[in-house]
Amino acid sequence: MGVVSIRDVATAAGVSIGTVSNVLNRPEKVADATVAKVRAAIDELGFIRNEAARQLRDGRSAAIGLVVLDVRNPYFTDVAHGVETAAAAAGLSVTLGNSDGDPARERRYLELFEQQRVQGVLISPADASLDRLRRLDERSIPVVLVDGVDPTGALDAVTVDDVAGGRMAAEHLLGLGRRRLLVVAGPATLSQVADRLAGVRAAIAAVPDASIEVVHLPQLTVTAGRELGRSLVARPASARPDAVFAVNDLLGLGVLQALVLERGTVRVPEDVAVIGYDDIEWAASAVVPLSSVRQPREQLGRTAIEALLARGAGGERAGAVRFAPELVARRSTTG
Amino acid sequence: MGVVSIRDVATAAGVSIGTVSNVLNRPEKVADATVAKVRAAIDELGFIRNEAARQLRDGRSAAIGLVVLDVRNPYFTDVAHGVETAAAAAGLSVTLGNSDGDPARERRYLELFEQQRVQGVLISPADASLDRLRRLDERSIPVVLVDGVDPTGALDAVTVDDVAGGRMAAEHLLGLGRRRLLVVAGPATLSQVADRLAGVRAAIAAVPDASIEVVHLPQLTVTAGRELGRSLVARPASARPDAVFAVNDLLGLGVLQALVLERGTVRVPEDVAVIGYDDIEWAASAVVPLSSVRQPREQLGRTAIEALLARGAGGERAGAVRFAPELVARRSTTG
DNA sequence: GTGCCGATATGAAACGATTCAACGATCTGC
DNA sequence: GCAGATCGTTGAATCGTTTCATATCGGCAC
Repeated sequence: MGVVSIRDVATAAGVSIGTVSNVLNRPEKVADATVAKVRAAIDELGFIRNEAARQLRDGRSAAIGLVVLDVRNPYFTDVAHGVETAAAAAGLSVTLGNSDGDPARERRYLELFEQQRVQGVLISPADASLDRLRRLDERSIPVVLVDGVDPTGALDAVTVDDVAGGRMAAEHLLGLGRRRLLVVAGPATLSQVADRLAGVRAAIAAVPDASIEVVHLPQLTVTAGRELGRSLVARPASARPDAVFAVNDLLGLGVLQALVLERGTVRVPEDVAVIGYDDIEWAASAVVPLSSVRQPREQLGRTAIEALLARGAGGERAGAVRFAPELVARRSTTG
Repeated sequence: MGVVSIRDVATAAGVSIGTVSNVLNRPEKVADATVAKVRAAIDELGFIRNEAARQLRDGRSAAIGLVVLDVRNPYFTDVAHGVETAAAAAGLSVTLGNSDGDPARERRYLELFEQQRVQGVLISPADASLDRLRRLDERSIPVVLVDGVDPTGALDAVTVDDVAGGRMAAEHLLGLGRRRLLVVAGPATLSQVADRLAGVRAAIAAVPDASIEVVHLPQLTVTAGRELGRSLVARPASARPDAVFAVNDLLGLGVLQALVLERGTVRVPEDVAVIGYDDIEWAASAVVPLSSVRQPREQLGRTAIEALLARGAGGERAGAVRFAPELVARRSTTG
């Protein structure tokens, strides 16, 4: 007993293949008795539609692709959750790809999705060059950037204002009297990183005696943050910043952890204030609750799907939708 | 310019369809000059293989399905990471489904995967009845349970010894002199929950004056744990347990957070010791570092894929592979 | 009895790739 | 100059579904 096809069902029910297909897709066009016969045959044989054949026929799949920078970052799983929920409501399934920030992996997923003829791609780009994405979009696979903008405006984008977010974080620190800022950043090629940094610089520029130091880490992870934190502890006190802005919470929590673990050496926030970005669930429950800049994550995912569907349905281009971030002050800065 | 097919490439390159296919799949069988011509045509036209057609032809896709109980739980993203890495090495892609512990959602994913003719399914079952999975397995879609066992032995399973893990956690608490244990559990239908609980009961039974209270929460999340923690704080001190075992770290961290936030009322671990399960990355960096029972997550994922591939390749059934958990003691129990 | 209608059911074409038997061209050795 | 081997290419069949033009049938009006 190999795999059961629609043909086997037709034979068993004593009808034609076309009728079985009608029962599957337009049962109202088929006589009740026939529907019943066919349904019985389907159950008995355990027939399961072959999705590949169906796709081949109508040219595209019922799925959309989502490529995130890091599945282990709660920020992205929250966005993914929003995406999945909205997609399911539209009868679409979501294939999740994890680029780990690697343009090569990103490219593999894009190829895979294109081969699968997905109905659209949602992506937080790891590759600063958006050429490949623009080409995909032109080849009639709508692309929506999630948390990232296309300077040329060719691609739809759903973002949170990262420049404003960076500025808010910096102004918060400066407002608390901090003057020697350290920005713990990720790869400069990520637009989020570049924008948040630009926001910080703008805020700093407005305060004459404020200074800034920037470190670019290759990875936006807790481990990377912890290592950097350790190096801060190792510095003589006079060479330490009095405030740290981490471009995401993973880094921020890592830094925090390292600072606090060396008990007594560095106090948070007395000696060094720390603020992160994203306001993931863990920020609130850290050793010292971490201040952060909150993004409307699930909404981002939902809106991205809406933009995609709008494109598919007829072309209205959403353009660049931008949400506002929100500062959440906690003990790691306010004490 | 609609979508480019292999036929267009053949025409453009002045060869037959079969030859283009050969260039794609067995270039060594084709004359160098022809390969070059075809490749040029492919690039020029921007041809992308239609995966649906390929699949239809050879009967199955190059993907495997993975259904987890909760994508937002770092435990599962770590397992998923292991799975994805191992699958990629075998040239397979992974479609990730999130059941959120809901049997209905689980069922939808299984149907989807079956329609897609995946090469196999890896699953942490939400539905205690494994019938559907056994049927799937019989219909020649190999199923491997990840962190769950099939009592009938019909399904392959890769697990960590949950009974032993539960016992380790309880013995650790008892060894520290605690006697009134509260077990914060999840749905009793989850085998992991049931097994860990069984381990606890076994340990308790060996200590005459030890008592145990069990609470089953509907969700294994931080939020659920926090709520329960709050209710503990509200109890009169005499009615509080002196130790809490949470069946996963999400719950444990939630409980911890609630206890610690009400400063002064309940001290951890002096008044109440807390231990979790899984040893996710966040356990170590909690307000009070959380003791936990560690599972080899990535290895679990890798081993599951190996079992799947072995089945696919020829039938050697892996049976039930079982790893040993490991106790990680931190301040939340040892002070 | 003829013609027509609506309601159902049918059968063939199409989707795009893969595979394999068969074919033609070129070469080898005698 | 020919049998036989080698190499590269071709064309047709095939996978399972959907769709649509066409066929069938019973009933109804005249």
